[in-house]
Amino acid sequence: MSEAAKSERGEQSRLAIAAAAQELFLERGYDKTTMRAVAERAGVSLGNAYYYFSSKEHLVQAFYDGIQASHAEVAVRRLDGRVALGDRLGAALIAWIDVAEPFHEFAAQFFKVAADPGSPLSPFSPESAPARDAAVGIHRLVVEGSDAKVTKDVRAALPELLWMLQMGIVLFWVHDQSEGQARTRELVQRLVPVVDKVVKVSRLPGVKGVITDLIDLLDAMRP
Amino acid sequence: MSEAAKSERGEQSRLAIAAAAQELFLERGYDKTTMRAVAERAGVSLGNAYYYFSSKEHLVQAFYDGIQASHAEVAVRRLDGRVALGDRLGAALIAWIDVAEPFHEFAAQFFKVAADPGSPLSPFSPESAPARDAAVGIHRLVVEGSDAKVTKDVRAALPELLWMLQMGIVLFWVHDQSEGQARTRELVQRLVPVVDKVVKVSRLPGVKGVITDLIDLLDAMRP
DNA sequence: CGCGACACTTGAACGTGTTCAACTTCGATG
DNA sequence: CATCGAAGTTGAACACGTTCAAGTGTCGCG
Repeated sequence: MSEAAKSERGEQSRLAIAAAAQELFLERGYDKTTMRAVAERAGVSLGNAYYYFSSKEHLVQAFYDGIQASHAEVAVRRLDGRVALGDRLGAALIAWIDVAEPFHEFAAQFFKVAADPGSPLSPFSPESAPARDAAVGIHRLVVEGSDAKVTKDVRAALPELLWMLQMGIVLFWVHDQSEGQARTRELVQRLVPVVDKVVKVSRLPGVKGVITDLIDLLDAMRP
Repeated sequence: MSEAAKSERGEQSRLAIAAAAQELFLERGYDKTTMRAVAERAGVSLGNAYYYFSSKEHLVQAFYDGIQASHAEVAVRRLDGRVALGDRLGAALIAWIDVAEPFHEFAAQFFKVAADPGSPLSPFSPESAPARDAAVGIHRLVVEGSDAKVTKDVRAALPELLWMLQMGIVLFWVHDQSEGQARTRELVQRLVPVVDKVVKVSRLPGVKGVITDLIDLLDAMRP
């Protein structure tokens, strides 16, 4: 009757395995979490874990999605009442850092997994398309809810550009060993006004051409 | 007598292992090259390979350095006679793609290793500082040999900014499955004029402030 | 020559992610 | 009810990166 319930038993196993994996990742980090330990905590056999998740990497996807969902929720809440683009962007980026903070330590460990072009966790992989679209969507919210005066094409391209900016910030964040990722927070605080200025300046006669070139480039290079 | 010759036999083993590894990486890629196969081709035991290279990752470092050196050489040669900044930047970037092309297939495989923040191969690691400095140095050459009219602070910051741009291009390149990395080449061809325009525009009244902000930010966030 | 120190070398052993052929459940169908 | 097939489950087995205690060669010094 319900659309996605293949079987009662099956879904329970899948959930138990995913839950066990997330617990262990938090407790020990990615590298020290073995598939055998995941299977044992989930109360299933080793082979069974592979029946539901075709690799250890796939077990991380749930985490990925979880952070994504939390970020969306927190960001939307914090966006409320803000109208300046810089304000909104800063709120969204800081929201991500807040949401991701508990996972910073072991995030570094599976960052390498995400960086593998062949991995399903790569932000550019087909499997990650939904998560990527959702992330871009947050920035679309940031842009569309703002009072920034920009041309239509800039407004259309900005969400994706901001998502790329966020990828860069994540890269910085992964390498940031400061307490509470203070340095990344400082980076965001200082970077946001610059973005704001760039957007403001984007309509200037000499600048407009550069911006449209860049947007055309982005469109042309999209796969 | 000579400074670095600990022993004849030892150095021969080290070289044999490094050579065998590079051959096998080229033949089969990183993942399919086993330490056992490396040891066998080098004519040493498995344990011996670990006596000289403490991990499989360390065997890649030689490749890294080799590409770096070749790039520097080729880039310097192609830079000769070019004066326009865009020209020079394009030449340097295309030189890198040319040099790296033979390794594209398996470069993707150890890109994940380089992306690991804890790995010595990470472009941000202390161990990579020499390679990083050399890479920035190429872009310093690009900038300083050009006739671009820019303020002193921009000229000083530009090499590092261009290096970051190159890191982005490498990221694109790694994911680029087109023949001969044609798409990355197109990206470079189209991106370079945009960079040129940005630099030209950087002295405009409304833009200058944004640029100095960005440079200050870069300085403040450097570790 | 004898001997100790040290660079070098070895392969067995460990723990890991992953695969697979065999087994068990269980609901639907005749 | 009996049977069949698909979904679910199992643990042994494999190949790999890595470690390590034990061995071998070699050089210098007494």
